[in-house]
Amino acid sequence: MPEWLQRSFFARDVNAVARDLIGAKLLFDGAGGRIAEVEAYHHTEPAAHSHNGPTARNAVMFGPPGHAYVYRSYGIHWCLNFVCEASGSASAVLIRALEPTDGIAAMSRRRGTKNERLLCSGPGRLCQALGITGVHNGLALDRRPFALSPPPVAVAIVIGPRIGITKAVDLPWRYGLAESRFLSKPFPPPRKSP
DNA sequence: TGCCCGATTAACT
DNA sequence: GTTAATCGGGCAA
Repeated sequence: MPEWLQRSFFARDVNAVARDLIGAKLLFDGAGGRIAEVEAYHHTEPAAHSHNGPTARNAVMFGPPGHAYVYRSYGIHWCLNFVCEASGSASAVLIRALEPTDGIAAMSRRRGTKNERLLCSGPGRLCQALGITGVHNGLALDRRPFALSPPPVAVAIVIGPRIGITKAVDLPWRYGLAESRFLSKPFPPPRKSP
């Protein structure tokens, strides 16, 4: 795996980056936790915002890897992505859940709840807890206010289909920390072939 | 220009 | 289980 905190980490296949992010620590202004759930998106599949080409909203996805793509979801929430691969590949990893470890008081205040399980379990909740909004769209991930550090130990990973989409629903591009209480939804149990 | 829908969440019944 | 909140993109006219 390429060195952490270097842009080369993100300049790889978006699914490889997504898998390697599970268990890593993400902090924003000192608040955050272990990444527990992510999804990969690529312009070649129709669920991606970049599928129909660049617009004002998704421009960052078409830029260089190692930057934050932040967009508004349902007109209400913000969602955080990490741009991957090469400039123009328009691929990104959606950060869907964290296990809170740092700055829990600040995150609880921004979220308006003390329930730790609901602080960062879901892409909208996570951005609200960390204080991430559209003004942070395009920021580099290798300097403040972002801080990423690698998983301290190898982690068990579960894989399944992505959530909340209607296109390309069968691609198993969702990655989670096995057994975590902080997943936004459980992963479906493995199935034997019929 | 107008209309529909979405990488969501919380507050309902 | 259902629904409202709310805005940018895509597409039809």
